[in-house]
Amino acid sequence: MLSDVMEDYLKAIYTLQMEQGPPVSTSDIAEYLGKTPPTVTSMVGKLEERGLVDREKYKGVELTTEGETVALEVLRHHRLLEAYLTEHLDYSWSEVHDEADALEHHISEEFEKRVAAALGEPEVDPHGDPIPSADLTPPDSSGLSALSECEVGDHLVVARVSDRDPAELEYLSEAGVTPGTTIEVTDIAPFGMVTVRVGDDGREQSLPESVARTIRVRPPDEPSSEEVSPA
Amino acid sequence: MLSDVMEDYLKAIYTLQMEQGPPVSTSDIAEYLGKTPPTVTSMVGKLEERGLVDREKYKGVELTTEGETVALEVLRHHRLLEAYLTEHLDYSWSEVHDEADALEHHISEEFEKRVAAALGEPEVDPHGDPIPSADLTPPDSSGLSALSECEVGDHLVVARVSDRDPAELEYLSEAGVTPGTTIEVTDIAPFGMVTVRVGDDGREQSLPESVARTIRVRPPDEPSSEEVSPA
DNA sequence: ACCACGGATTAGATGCGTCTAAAGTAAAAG
DNA sequence: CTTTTACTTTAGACGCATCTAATCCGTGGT
Repeated sequence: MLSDVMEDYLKAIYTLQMEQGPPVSTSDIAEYLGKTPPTVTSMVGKLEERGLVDREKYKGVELTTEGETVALEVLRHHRLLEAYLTEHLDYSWSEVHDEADALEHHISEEFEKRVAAALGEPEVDPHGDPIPSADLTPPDSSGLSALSECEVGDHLVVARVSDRDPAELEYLSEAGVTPGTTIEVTDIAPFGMVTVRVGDDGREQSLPESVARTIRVRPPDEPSSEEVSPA
Repeated sequence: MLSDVMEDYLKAIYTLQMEQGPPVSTSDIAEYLGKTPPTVTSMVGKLEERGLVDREKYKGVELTTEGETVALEVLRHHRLLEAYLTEHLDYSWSEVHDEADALEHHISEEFEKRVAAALGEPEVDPHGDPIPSADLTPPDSSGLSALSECEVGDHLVVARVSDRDPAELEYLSEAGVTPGTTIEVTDIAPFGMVTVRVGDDGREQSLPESVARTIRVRPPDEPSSEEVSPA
């Protein structure tokens, strides 16, 4: 029996591990969750007692296999909910995150199953984030790079965007930068600003480095298995 | 900012007030929620401080207008969820209660609005319980009587059944006793057992008094405004 | 090597929701 | 009118998640 809060910590640690690799620092977790560092230290201690994380004092923390499984379960709930709200309840791309955060801890396995079925067992959510499979094996998101690492002239397909900031999502949606869209990098300013030509209508759009860093892209074409359609 | 737990207490008090009228006793609340009486006393004190209930020590408790509004909001969530799960996620009649209990505290106003829209602003849930309207005015369920109070020969339409016990619901569903069904009382045993002829197929079904007491019925026909269809 | 500084941990407190055990009260029964 | 009984409340404790204030590493600069 894990509390909602513990699930949130595990999800946070998982996400931070994906972004920066383990070990994850106390203050990064605190920052991510909006808690103070002592609070995190105390919570991490409890997670360690339960065998959900490995920890080295003053160093950092890393999920155990068991902890990762819990994180993936929560993430599966979260992303299925995002997909369901978008597809069946007419939510827009940028509205779903908070609702999914609130609900993810409270749905039953039965609910999870029925939502997944209603959606046709999807593999990505509306932001392009992979939905962990029902058996909770870690999804593989290799083959993607950050838009901020690309070069002028690159032709790319948007694969994932961060779902954390609704305002940013609103902006990207407006700009047409959505999972599945093809873009071309037309300019990179010295301070990291990336300019891209978007999709078919040839619009140009400049994105600050902070945003470009959160956008994952893949090479275009080479007939791949799944295709993502924008909201 | 009310906690989930406080919402549960208000919902419980509302329900008990509907069943037995105010005031509601500490031990009834404790029984209903599966808590100990001291726990209830303590919680009721906090609700009183916030102006959600009126209380007379050693007597009992009653919702204020404000407390009733909160209870109706939670009940609206609960019953909309029950209806949605039944209609759109293929849940059966008897499965929805626990899921709705878990989710009712965590959905946003936006979610409530969209679910209500997806259902076409329904007025009753699958068990026949009235769904409070969006403006949270108390629903009126006069004109209904308990099946246990009826007499041999009465022709009746099932209006509501209790949603609390899945096993009982399973049994009633099996028996064909669902909201909207027409029944005729054919026998009443001295210890309260009621026998009814159900619907068109003329099956006879005996119901213990404890069950008959939770079934609400109304007179048939007289062309009424809304009609309820069984799950 | 030393020391200073940034980040991490311990110490100690708070509010919530819960419990058990003990004390109190009200109403029915004698 | 007194006593019993059933129910309610007070007292005191606990675990969780959180905070602030104080202390404690460990590492990079001199």
